[in-house]
Amino acid sequence: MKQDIIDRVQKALESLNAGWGVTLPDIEVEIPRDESVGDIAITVAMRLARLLKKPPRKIAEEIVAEITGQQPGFFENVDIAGPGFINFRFKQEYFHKGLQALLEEEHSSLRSDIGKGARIQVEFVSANPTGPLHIGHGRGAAVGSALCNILKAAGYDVQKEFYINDAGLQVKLLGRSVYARYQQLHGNDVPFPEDGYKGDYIADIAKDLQKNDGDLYLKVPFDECGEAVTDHAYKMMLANLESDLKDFGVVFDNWQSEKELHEQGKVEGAINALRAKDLIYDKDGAVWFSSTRFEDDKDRVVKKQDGEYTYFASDICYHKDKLDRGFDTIIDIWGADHHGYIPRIRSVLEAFDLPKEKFRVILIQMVSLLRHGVPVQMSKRAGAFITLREVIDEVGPDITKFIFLTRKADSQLEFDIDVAKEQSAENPVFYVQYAYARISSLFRLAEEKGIGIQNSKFKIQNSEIEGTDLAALIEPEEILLVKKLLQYPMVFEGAALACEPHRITYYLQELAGVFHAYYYKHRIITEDNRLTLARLSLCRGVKIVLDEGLKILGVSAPERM
RNA sequence: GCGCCUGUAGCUCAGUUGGAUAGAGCAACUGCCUUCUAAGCAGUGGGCCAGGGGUUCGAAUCCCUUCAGGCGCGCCA
Repeated sequence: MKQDIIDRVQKALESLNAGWGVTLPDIEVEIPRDESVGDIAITVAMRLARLLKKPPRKIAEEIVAEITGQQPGFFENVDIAGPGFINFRFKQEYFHKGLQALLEEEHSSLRSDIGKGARIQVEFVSANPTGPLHIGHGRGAAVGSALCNILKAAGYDVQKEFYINDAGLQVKLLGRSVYARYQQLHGNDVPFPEDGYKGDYIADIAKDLQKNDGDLYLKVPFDECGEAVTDHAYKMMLANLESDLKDFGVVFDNWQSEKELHEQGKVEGAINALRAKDLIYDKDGAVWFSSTRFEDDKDRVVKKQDGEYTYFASDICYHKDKLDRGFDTIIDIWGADHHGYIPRIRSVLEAFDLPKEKFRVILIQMVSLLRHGVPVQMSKRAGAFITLREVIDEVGPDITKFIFLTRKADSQLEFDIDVAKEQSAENPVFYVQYAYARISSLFRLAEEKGIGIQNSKFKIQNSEIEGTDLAALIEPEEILLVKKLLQYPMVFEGAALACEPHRITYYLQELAGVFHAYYYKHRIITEDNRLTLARLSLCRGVKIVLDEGLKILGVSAPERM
């Protein structure tokens, strides 16, 4: 729909520009808020006003005159409104053809190739393997996963990656905590580490360790067995993260270990690569990266006085490694509390010659978890928190994801478990799923009645629609519904370019709304076979788009409810 | 103190990258099931877009400033 307008207008502008001789602005297409003014609108006349030093309405008149002369005309009318909007209204045949194309090409017509196969890597969740996932991770997982689905559908070659922080002190502390609990299991009252992890899961790991290795570490000090204990602990934790994510419907293509980068000597290699660019220097017994040469406000230590690499050093390496693996665009999805980290990573990538616009950070704002309107305090170390697992079990993955995907990532959100549950019956996610289930139900009924099978090639479960006359769709609600379907590619493309999955969520609610209204007002299965087939075809179109959108969000599309 | 994010209906949030009379869901109130799924439909009320300046044909959106909330500002990870 958008492309048709742009093609037309572009052609008109080019021919008019023979007389104007200006550099033409981009043609911005928008859907008017008010349905009654037109199907689609452009603002180019107002943008041209300054360039041409002419009143926008006058320019609009010239453009309209040029367009209405074109053949074949698929506009019912084209008019000028307000300060210089040009509003287009399509003929019904245009919508019939659009629906036809959707039914023939199905999902492929809903995807795009703006990515042109570019390799893009999205890193998200990347929770420390020192405790179970909490609700904030869940938000990151939902957004990251949906974004990847969008980008894939937009023609990018996407890799989903989880970065495992398995090299630092935090993991060691996990090991210490497990070690202490393990000793306590055997009746040794050893002191628990000062800042150790206190959650019940630590005891579970200790029990598992006991089951596996018996009393092997009982008389061994942590300094000697720490590696084995820690290894066992974090691997178990990792398996736990992976299974929670899987049950949430989020699966990664690759899990990158930080420890491995160290072991392969890549961290050192990355620092040396920077040194070769003269971006590394020694000062006060430490090694520094000159990040102020780029966007950072101070230089950063990469190797401490004690000779250990900093976490930042592994991150330099990690991001270089992403480039070495051949990704041309890198998206990092982080918790918003890491935003101060952006300038230094940006500096790293610039140092390795990645153009600015090829690196993007999406910040996921905090989720404050409530129960009955009362905030639930979250502290991983203290072991007092509600896990993602508990939320999934209590509220359900579909509702949880939908709530996350109905907000833009960088605004804080309140997640009240009880409200989410109480509202379940009224939850917007059901509104969308219900539309899908209703259509499925119609198809079952149509199939029972054998509709279409004798008289045409229409079949319910696929879209072989030969013999179906879509011109039978003439009700305003039907045209509105088709129009809504044809808007999907615009919304989708916008979501892909802006990296904003929530746009799809809103669109689906609107589409479901238009469908429900239509369904209520008009009977789909009637005595009139020609009309019935056309309406079932329309429903089929709605089903395809709902299916596509829900798949992108990672929300299920139930055949029955 | 400095930096980033946020402030839109009673509540939770959108607002198409600067467009037309600012929207949705929930909550409240009215109606609609003998008809393909009422997890639905139709309607009513509800707003100083935090406040104040500016930029222009046009601002919830961009700039400055004040206020309020959140988060950062390690040779931690």
